[in-house]
Amino acid sequence: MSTGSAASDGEDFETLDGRRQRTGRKFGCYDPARFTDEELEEEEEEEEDGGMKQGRKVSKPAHKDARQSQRNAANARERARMRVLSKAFTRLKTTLPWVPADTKLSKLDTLRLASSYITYLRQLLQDDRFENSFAHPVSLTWPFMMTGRSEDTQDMSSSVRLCGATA
DNA sequence: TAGGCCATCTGGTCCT
DNA sequence: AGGACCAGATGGCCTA
Repeated sequence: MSTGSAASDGEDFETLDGRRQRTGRKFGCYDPARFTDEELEEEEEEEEDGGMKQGRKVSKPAHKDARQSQRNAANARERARMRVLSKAFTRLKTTLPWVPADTKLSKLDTLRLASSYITYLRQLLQDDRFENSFAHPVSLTWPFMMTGRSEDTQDMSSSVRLCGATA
């Protein structure tokens, strides 16, 4: 079993709180740090072939392969999706003032801080409105459109689509 | 060592 | 049909 043994050759990446986390370890069935989908399928075939002795012809159901590769693809998409989510949390964390870059912050803490920061900003805007008669330069509309770095727009493309659909 | 946090897998549901 | 999203389960890493 590969679980827990792929520390050196795994795909390491930084988590929200700065820890190093390895990818792939669940259920001892799939370790993306070690296997591509093709390699996984090869290994599965070897396992199955091992159980079929003396040239006995056993027709492996083709739909099982298709099903498995679909599952692998879905897993990869899910990993990518969660990675985008983690990136967004990281960006949100760096946006927060009074939070040093090397601060360990859980996702929940990040959300809470962001929420309270928004409350603080809203308060600031309200106070500002009373003190100045002119309109505040910041105007927000819904859905929010992401502009700026290409990486951001790439990550947020689906969200923007979703916002457009729901709004 | 227990508890918190996280990434990943998985199956279900919804949407395009 | 296929992809996105979601929630539950699971196990690894880290810290008090």
